[in-house]
Amino acid sequence: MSEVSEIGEADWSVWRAFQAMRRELDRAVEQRLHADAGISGPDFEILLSLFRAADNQLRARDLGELLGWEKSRVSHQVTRMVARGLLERRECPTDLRGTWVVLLPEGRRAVLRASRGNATELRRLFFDVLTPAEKATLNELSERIVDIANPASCARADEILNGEQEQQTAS
Amino acid sequence: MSEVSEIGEADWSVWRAFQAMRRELDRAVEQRLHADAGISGPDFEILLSLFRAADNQLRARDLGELLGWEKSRVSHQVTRMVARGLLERRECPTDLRGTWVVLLPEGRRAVLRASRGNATELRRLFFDVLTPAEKATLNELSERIVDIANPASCARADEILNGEQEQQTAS
DNA sequence: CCCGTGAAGTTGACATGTCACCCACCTGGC
DNA sequence: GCCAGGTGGGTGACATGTCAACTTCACGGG
Repeated sequence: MSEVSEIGEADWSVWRAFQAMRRELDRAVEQRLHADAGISGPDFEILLSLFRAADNQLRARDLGELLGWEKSRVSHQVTRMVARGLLERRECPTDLRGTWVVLLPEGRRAVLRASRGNATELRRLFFDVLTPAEKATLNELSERIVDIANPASCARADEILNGEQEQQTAS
Repeated sequence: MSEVSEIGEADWSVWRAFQAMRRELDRAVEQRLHADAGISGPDFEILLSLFRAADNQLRARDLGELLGWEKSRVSHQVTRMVARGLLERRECPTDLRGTWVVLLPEGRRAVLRASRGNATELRRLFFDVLTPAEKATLNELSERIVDIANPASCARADEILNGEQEQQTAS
């Protein structure tokens, strides 16, 4: 056996199982989204973020931070979705550099069509399959890894979802 | 709170943490691979599979099954890597439809340059961060999910890695 | 007021991944 | 032998993601 590193076979086995799980999970979820609503995983992430946001709209910057995406990815994805009539771009009056991304009725219908099947699939493959203890373990372990990999990414999501629409709705 | 489904907030929180973990983990590992050896994650997966295979070569079909990739993805990726001098395609004498994918010296150097940093990064972000109990939990849970998502994908990897080179090395 | 720095977004080029389709070849039944 | 259906693999069009510029604007210090 040609050894490449000092990582044991048992550890590699865990890693391979983890990778396979991610792959199959994504595949199944994406297929379901496409079958139910004709949208992709990234489409759904954007739509759901906007659906849950105050006034169904978010600054592009906040969308990116919420999803952990780079700004150019957000821009490309939004452009494609605007072309399909799911979203709309709107100028930001308080910061002329900014852009609001707004959910359109067509986009709202797509989220609603996709959500039930998506939830079903997630329950079938994830939530119903894990014990509460396993979920707790996974949650804790995930947060630990994120802290190490990217110490800067913590604790911004809440304020984005709750506090920032005052920039335009507060008179 | 506009509820989209019957999945509880605690469960969603686990899901988000899990997603963020995957994202940051991939980002860190890919950056390291690129810095150390100028290759991408998919590049490394191919190279490592070949490096560990008998005679440093695999049938395209087996490569795909080993990695869980579609055949066209394998073909595109191999084409790009052949163009960079990392791999070579060779005809299969026993099945004229088949193709062997062979690791070239340049590819071997790339794996070796990438492996140490990759292992370091995986240990820093994964193996050293998880307790043995957590690894066991993650392993078991992953296998369970894979079984549900794709019941057909089990128990082929071993024979690919160990048994199939007789097609050409056995006289 | 004006300048330098940095933030917000967009764009184009390019790498990656998927899908539908194609072709060559193998294999089993007749 | 021959044909039907399946397998192995490649290709081109397109969707997705990343990187490096570039533009516009905000903001703080002289």
